[in-house]
Amino acid sequence: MAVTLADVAARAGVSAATVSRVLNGNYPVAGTTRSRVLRAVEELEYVVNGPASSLAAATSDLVGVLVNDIADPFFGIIAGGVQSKIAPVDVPDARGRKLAVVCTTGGSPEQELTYLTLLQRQRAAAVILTGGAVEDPAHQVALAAALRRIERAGARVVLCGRPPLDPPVRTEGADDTAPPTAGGPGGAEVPLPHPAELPHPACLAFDNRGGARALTEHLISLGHREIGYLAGPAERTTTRHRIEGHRAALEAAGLAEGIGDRVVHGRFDRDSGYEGARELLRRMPGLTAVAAANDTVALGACAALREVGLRVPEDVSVTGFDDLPFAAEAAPALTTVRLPLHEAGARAGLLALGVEEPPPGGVAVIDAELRVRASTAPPPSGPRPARAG
Amino acid sequence: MAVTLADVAARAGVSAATVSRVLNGNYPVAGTTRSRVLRAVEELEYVVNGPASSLAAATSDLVGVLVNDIADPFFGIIAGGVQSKIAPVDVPDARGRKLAVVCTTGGSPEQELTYLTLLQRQRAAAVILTGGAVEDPAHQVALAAALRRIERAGARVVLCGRPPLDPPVRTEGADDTAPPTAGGPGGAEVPLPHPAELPHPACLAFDNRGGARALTEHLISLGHREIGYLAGPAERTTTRHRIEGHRAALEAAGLAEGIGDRVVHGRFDRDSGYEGARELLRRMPGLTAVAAANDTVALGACAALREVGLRVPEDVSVTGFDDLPFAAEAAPALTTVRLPLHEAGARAGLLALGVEEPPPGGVAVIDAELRVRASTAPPPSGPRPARAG
DNA sequence: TTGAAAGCGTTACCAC
DNA sequence: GTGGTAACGCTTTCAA
Repeated sequence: MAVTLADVAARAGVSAATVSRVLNGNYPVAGTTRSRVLRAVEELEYVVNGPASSLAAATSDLVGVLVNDIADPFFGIIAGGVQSKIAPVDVPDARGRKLAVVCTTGGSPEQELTYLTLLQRQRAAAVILTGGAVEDPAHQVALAAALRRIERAGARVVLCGRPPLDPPVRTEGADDTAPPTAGGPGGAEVPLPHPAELPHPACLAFDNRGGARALTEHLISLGHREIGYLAGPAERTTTRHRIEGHRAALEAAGLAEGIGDRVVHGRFDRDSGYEGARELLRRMPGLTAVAAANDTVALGACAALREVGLRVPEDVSVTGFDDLPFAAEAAPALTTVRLPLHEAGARAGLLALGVEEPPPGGVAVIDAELRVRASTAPPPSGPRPARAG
Repeated sequence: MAVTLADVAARAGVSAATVSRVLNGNYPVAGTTRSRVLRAVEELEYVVNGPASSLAAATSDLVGVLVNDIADPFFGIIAGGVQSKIAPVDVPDARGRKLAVVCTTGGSPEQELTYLTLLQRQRAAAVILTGGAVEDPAHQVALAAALRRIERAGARVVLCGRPPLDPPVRTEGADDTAPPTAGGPGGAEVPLPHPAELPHPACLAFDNRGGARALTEHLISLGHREIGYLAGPAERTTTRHRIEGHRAALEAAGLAEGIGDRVVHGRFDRDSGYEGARELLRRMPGLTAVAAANDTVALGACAALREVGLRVPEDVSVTGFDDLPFAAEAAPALTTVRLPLHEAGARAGLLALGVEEPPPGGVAVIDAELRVRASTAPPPSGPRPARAG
């Protein structure tokens, strides 16, 4: 079998308790004893049994990171930011380093809940939930419950790039004192927790509304009037908030009429951008600008535009969200809202460690910064030039 | 305290052993007992204590995945492939699902070793090492030792997108029977393990040589003669193998003379590509094509070329490695070698689970498939057009 | 098919 | 400062 604490203790001529103290550095130990123990550790190539210490100490070195898709740089960058804090490279040995358990949910509520249970089972020290949330009320209730359980189990919970937990929705006419309920799909009634029962995870939210508004205002300020919007999946907060910002900009400019026809829903990927742009071209003969739900979608849109012989941004201006490092190359003229993904992840890591205090009120809104990558052109005068395709 | 097995057992009116058997499904349990236990689990919201079961069972549900940088889609895609197999979404409950511990080493040998120790400490069920290896002999020895330890501790080891462990280097004139040694930096002698002592991890290697060769042959077949190469960091296997393939193609065409001046080393990132391309432009007045160590580097090169007024691929053809989804948008004419990153990751996941048998001989070479994204142009006749910059 | 009980390797409390 | 020793919660033999 593997070398144990007792083996090390025997070799060093001390008790197991002493070895534990040396290794954890929590208690004072005499210098000479200490070095004797460390030598024994070296000689025996002793490696602590993590599960055993987690069992005894009732906590682990694991931090769960829930992401939609780890292959998407949006989440990869956040995960990298988290790791930079929970496992800093400059610490001498492995002491105090936490490990990141990355969980790909694919945006599925069920997977999200499953992973939360698995992380609770591991007695994870913290759980970080990233990216937009699904807006299904039943799931929000289930999620709140799961987070409450995992918090009670001693884990810190951090939301990163994700809005705060919704306050419970009250059904109209509900008794003020009874726990409110929400109509689930098919009319099933779902009990909602009282606000006081909601967990209060630290939350780092992105300013999706403000960013989307800035993006569209920028297009309007250039003179664009026929602006299409490529939105994400309908049931996600990220999607809704970005659309709201987009609409607010249009409304302020008196351009919101008929906006429904100029918004196309899809997924957060390139293919969606491609298909969506083709759909917009079909619907909008006068299209001069496209705002996309994120950079990846914007890239797909660029491809569709190029394919029919339109140029970006001379014929159609394209804007995106996220500021992924690749988007800059893909469309040099892309106007982008920059989300500080790495820094948000890093801060989430500090919150997960308990090193940084939660923001006042529990929620910090992280500004989305408008970055104009290159000159974006004003709309061409007259109707869109007829091209091949 | 939290709910324990004993609580569930009490509630269900059975023994702890029975509850354990129901939960693990390893032993036959009477149907009625079984449902009684499951009901108790539900009612008490019981969640298994992972560390406790890991301690008792001497294994955990953790799979370590070592990557250079999780923010790089190259590694993100591989990690996604791993997860698709170790935590398939279609299993009913959480049974048998493993968690991926993603460790960002930043390419540092020390970090690599540190993480291996941390994963051994967690009693990880498996460890997957991804991406090119550092070629420092001392580190190879240390790595081999660490892998041997972790294998002895019961973990499976899988190399993914990474060459097999080097056989020990023999110093010239070394005694045939004594353990060979290698001269470390500064002349320090590092003991090398005998071949028999080397661990034999399952290995999924990429055909970096073949891919790079195909890439350069493609450029040559188009008529290019002045081909620059943007290489990765000097001390990595990936870099060396890709350069070897590049050189082989040049030699076969009689173009290898003076190749040293046409290879620029850098990192595997965009900035390196940008700087490297500028350096190539300086050194090679007749440059008509650039082969890059990977897609990200190629993107940087495109930016540098555009900046001085050159067009891709009309003035300079650019090729890349990896086939990242973004590269297609960034340089529509980029010629790329496709590495099946997701599939390699998935297969690594199966090997990590022990579900799939290691390839015969331990090593499977995964073909790098040349994919020409769009027509790449032949070299312009005459010297490079003089442009701004 | 089920139960009792002996570990698994640490931690942390209590003495000394 | 150090040692002894109960937990910690589960798995797994061994009996029944």
